[in-house]
Amino acid sequence: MSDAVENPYVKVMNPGGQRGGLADEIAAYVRSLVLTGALKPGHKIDQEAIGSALDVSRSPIREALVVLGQEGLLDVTPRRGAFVADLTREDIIDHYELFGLVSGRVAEMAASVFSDDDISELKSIHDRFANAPISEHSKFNNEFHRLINSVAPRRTRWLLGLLERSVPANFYDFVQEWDKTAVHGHDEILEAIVARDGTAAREAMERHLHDSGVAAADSLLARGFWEESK
Amino acid sequence: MSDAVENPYVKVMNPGGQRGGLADEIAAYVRSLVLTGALKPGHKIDQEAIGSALDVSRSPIREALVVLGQEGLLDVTPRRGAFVADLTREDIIDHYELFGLVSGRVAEMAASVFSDDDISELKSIHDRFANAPISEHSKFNNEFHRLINSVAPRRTRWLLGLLERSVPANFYDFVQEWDKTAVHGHDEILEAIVARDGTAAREAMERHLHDSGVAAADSLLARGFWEESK
DNA sequence: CGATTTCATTTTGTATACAATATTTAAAAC
DNA sequence: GTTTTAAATATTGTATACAAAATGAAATCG
Repeated sequence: MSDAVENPYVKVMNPGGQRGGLADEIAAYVRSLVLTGALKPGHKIDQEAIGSALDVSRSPIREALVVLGQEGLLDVTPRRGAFVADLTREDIIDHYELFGLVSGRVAEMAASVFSDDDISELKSIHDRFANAPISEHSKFNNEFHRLINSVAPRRTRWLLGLLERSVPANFYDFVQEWDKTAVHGHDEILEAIVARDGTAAREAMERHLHDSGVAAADSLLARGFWEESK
Repeated sequence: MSDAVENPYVKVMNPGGQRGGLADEIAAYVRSLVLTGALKPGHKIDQEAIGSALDVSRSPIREALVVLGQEGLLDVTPRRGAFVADLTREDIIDHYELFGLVSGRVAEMAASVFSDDDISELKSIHDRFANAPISEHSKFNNEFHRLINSVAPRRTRWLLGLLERSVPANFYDFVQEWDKTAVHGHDEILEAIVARDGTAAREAMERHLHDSGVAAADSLLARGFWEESK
């Protein structure tokens, strides 16, 4: 049966992989559909369609939808099902503002807690980041932030993970000159940490995350997230 | 069969109520078991036992466990099941520190955004809070914070809800003099907002949430959360 | 015609079934 | 007596089944 063509969820699930933890895979998949604009705000999530597209039953699907509901990407209403949350630009900006608030606090800690070795590793990552081809930017970007965030206490790391997951990433293809902006942002953060200036590190991180928020919103816009669905 | 006696999950579920949204109810219930110290860190969640105690099947139970996993109250490992997260005192303190960071930011906004009507309502709530019997403290405490938080943008409110849910509340029975401390904390916040001093409001809110964190950790301690389970 | 009710269809929520994996228990080897 | 191995048991993850509720379409009434 070729209903797959009309089905926005089509994908081959975990080809040849082990069975188990399907829910996480499904959550990751639907999350990416939302964050790339394939599913727009208000779109009703069709459990049956996901099931036949991914060839899984509704049990792990429902667990995945619960996860995305908790992340605020879906509105899950008892007896009515799950819908893509109608995230506005303000929501995205706000989200990144919070992200910045927490990350800024951590950057401030890093500035006073980092060892000299940490600092030179951060420098090294940043160097590679600044020179790498765009295809590898995302990787070094992650390394940069991960190293800084490693000084955060456990619960803070948990929150950072949550805030990171539930929001668009990879702006590079959609936001003009984002690589330049990102490198500049990291530059300022690095400098502040090198100078052991906690306040400057916090402020630089907040600015960087604010910029990221604008980029994230722009990328959603560019991906048609806010366009009518026909 | 009276396995109910050995079963830490026993409860009558939704007596005479409507069927639907069971998962949320179960999540709330297990959450309260964790946060009141009935289930200690490392405790393996027994889906079967919950099922027979609440007389529900494993489907909504599993969805509930996913929710609590997302909140960080349970460690949910594929194929091994769900365990009560081994939250440490540091985690609780850290959590409230984050709570304070976000709440502080919102209090700062409130100080500049509140109308005169808002301020007199806040005063009124605080008055009733300060004079109410302890049994009603929790109610007025919520009203106080809810009014302040109402100025926050949507995503921030979402995060505040998450941070509020996944942590112990109602310290009054377990923490000596907490009512006094709470009233004093609210006093300072109110004063700062009345004075339209955003910075002071933020700082007062951060102090208040810091104190709440200590109280939360103390209440978990008093409830035996960190005692050996025999 | 437009609104409202009734009936058919779809979709959800929960329960149950069953295969796959973990865990525990018992036996065997060292 | 301790460690390994092997069988038995319990528990998880996913699929399927079915009743209850929501949605949509036809029919009825104003």
